[in-house]
Amino acid sequence: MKGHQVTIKDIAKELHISPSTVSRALKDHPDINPQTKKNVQDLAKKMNYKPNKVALSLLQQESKIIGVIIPEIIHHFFSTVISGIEKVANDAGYHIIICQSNESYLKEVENVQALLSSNIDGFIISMAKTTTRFDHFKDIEEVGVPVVFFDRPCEEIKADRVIVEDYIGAYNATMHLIENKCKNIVHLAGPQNLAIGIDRRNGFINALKEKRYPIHDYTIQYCDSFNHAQKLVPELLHVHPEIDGIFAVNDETAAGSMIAIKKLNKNIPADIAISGFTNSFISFMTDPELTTVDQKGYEMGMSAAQLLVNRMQSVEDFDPVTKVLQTELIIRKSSVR
Amino acid sequence: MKGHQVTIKDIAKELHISPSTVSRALKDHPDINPQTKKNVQDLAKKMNYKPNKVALSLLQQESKIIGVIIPEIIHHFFSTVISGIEKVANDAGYHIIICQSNESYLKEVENVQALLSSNIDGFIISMAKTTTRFDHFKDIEEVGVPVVFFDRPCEEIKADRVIVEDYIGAYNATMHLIENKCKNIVHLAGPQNLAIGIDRRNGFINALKEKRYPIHDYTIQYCDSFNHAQKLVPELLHVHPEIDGIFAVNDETAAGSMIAIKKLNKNIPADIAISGFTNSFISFMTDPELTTVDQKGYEMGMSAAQLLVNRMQSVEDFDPVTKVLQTELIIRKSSVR
DNA sequence: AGTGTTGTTTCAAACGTTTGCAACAAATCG
DNA sequence: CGATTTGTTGCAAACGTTTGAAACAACACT
Repeated sequence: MKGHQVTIKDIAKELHISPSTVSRALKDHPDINPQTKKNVQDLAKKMNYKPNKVALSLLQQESKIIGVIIPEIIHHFFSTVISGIEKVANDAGYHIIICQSNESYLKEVENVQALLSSNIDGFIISMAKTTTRFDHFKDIEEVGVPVVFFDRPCEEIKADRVIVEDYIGAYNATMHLIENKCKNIVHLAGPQNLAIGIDRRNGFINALKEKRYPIHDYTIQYCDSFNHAQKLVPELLHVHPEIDGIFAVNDETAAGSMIAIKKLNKNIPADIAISGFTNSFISFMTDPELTTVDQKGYEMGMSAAQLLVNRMQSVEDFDPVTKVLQTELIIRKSSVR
Repeated sequence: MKGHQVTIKDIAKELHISPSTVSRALKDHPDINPQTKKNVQDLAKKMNYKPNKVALSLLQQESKIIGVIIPEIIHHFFSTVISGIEKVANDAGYHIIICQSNESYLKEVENVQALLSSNIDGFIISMAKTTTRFDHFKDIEEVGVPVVFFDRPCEEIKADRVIVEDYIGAYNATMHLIENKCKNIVHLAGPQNLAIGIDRRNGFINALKEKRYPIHDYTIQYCDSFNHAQKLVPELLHVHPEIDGIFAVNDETAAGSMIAIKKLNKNIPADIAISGFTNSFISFMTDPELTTVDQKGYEMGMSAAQLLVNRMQSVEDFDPVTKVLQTELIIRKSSVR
């Protein structure tokens, strides 16, 4: 079925010279007779020769490929990050190979192993929600392939990372809701084994504490998806109609809440003010448009790739770097009253 | 910087046996002494040995990798397709490597070349909007690597493809608008060098013709992005306030239109009814929720991967297959009055 | 003793490429 | 004329793995 890629050997045979001469001729090596060079180069073009990257990778122990492992590509945030990674990686002569963990620990391990045995030059990783053991990352460390974590770093591994000011972002969003006269705000929080979950929750809580707002047993709800929010929010509002503000851990959850709230014929922002987190595409599709915290996906991708490129191209072993990006509160109509 | 992956040679040296014995021992070959086998397997586990896929790929001329080239990963439709591809590909023992063309012909060519020289076992491709020359696809054909096109096939290449009933989908959506008493519908159309652009446009036009609706010079507008729609729709409505229906080539464009229309204080669907195409995530984020044509992204990905796997695993050369998926009109509030 | 069988291991080639070194011819020098 | 230099090419090893064939020892059978 599969045909035959033209190789250096084919060219050599055709011209009755050795493969080494062909190789050198193609690289314009000064040792080669100009006429031979021309013959080789012409024939190579004519036969549509393409150097075999696999052979090169085996020989030179580098593949010019970066492995990217993310939870789910369908989330706009992650695809934005990938665009940022690709920009910087391509400019530096690298290609990327993207794997999804689908938020599954097992799939994440499998991906790491597969990439490790493919001579990948470096990793860019954002951990799955369900990952609580880290042997697979230790394996990477052991082999000595550089890793950069973004957004959801693994705390147990000494590696470069790019994160955003989650705490401050959450704090600012909460303060903004308070300034807009919310008296009873709940937080739809992310998983607490991830730093982003913890930090956003803490930013929220500390803003409330600073303003001496009471924290009830229902103030924190663990809910971080569109569907879950659609289900949970009506139940919550039924029991606690006094709620007048929601800070959601991400935009999907905020959007799910908005739809549920509008179905209850409550007005946003008049009855309930809402803020999300991420500033993804959907934050200006909703009606009213969603106040949110810009998570700088594209910059994050670029920074991660830049850190990795630096790491891959440097000889000595320098200490891990953590790059913290500033968030930005994007105020739209869902919270202003 | 980069350390050393454990190889078969390392194990061989350690146990004072030859690499071939190690190789066979690891594969449980019957020729090998059980004791030797155990020694090898134990040591391999202890040393955390992982077979080098690059060496295997070079030797066996197959990589178990599928190259996927899509226009833009940030579009929900494409990430949905990728999820479908990954599901089927992984189940069949393949990994995927994803490249974006960013709708650029040059980047598409570059991606094809890069993947071709990486011993990719097969391609899954959706063409860039700007691609009008097809030599790079011819190159793939020449080498004999199987290709499956999806959504935006290349008409010049004999290859498997998965598409949806674009014509019928567009026809049905238009009929639906007509049934909902639209008298003057415009179509925000996609590029006419892609079949999807042509087919959706034709489905729209033929529905109008069938109902003897007049087709004005402004009835077809070439506009297929969120931003462009936000800019174009107000201008259009200013000149032609009689417009009372919009059929957009995709959901992003429909969403952009909706936002623009609401800014003009017109009501959707009462003043203007709207249908999109794709049934992406955003179609139920908008307010009112968006009527659309389900483009079956996940199924499309699964079908494409399945066709490719069949092609890769079959020995003989059978004729290209075109799989046509049925669309489904999803009626939501943006069009019902 | 010679032949055959069985069990176990190693050798060598192959995949496509690069590269230090050796090889050889021709030209130049003293 | 012999020695050295210069220009050009080829050899062989290397990257990590697999695999047909060869090698070898131990043993059984005639």
